[in-house]
Amino acid sequence: MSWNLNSDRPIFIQIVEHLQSDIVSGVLSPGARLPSVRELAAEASVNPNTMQRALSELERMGLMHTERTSGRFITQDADKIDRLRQDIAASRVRSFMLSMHGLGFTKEETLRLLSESNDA
Amino acid sequence: MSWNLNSDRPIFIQIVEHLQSDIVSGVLSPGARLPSVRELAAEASVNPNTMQRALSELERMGLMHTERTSGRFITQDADKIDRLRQDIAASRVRSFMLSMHGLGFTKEETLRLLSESNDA
DNA sequence: ATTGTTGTATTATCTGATTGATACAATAGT
DNA sequence: ACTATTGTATCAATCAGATAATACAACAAT
Repeated sequence: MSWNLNSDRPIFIQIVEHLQSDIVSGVLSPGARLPSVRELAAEASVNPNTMQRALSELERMGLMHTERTSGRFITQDADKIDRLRQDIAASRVRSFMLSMHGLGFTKEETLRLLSESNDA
Repeated sequence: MSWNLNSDRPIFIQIVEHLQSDIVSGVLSPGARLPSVRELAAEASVNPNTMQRALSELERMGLMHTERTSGRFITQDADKIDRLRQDIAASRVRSFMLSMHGLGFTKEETLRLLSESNDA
């Protein structure tokens, strides 16, 4: 994984988003075991406390759970994961549209810009 | 103006973006005089220092300039404004596409989601 | 010349995020 | 039983952003 964290926004939030993406996009499979807090922290070059905070947040959302000393595991609830995927997407689409509207672009203009854009 | 600032990201950055939007979308016309730092700060419910910082940033970008004691004025350089509008749009489109790609949405799927979305 | 409004600068303080260091608790594996 | 690895908790220190309270400088308007 490349974590690509910057200082624009709280690190732990960026980590939450990053892991959310990996989960809903299938990079992290349902039921998969995560590396330990310490490993993840080292990998992302952040303090273990920061990683822990992000993981707790994801756990609070029901996206993963802890098996006391065996480690952390992604939820197996595929529905929940897909619901989250749709929710995040919808929210990003909405905020993107609002933001473009704020720049004075109509929906049609925005669509055109997007269809002309290079593939990611 | 409704400023709609949240604590997710540094306030002064949100103010910069907000004013950028108002400039490129024409809410603030080229050559227009801005309210004073103090007024703007009161309007946005932030500390004058915070507003000042945002304004300095916009000035550094050449989007506005100071007339010592008469106030601040939006640039009259329409080309510069339009270039900025295109740049911001392109950058938002790109980061939106990347973000959707990260969720596992293809360009086509993203376009469909977008065309189905409610108008802003 | 005086006054009021403008932008600007300074200093201290507060808060939240992050780091760093460390300790403890639980249990799988041996 | 012992050991290593897991998650978790705690405390202090640091840093950036924001607030607060002033003070100063420049000049237009009167």
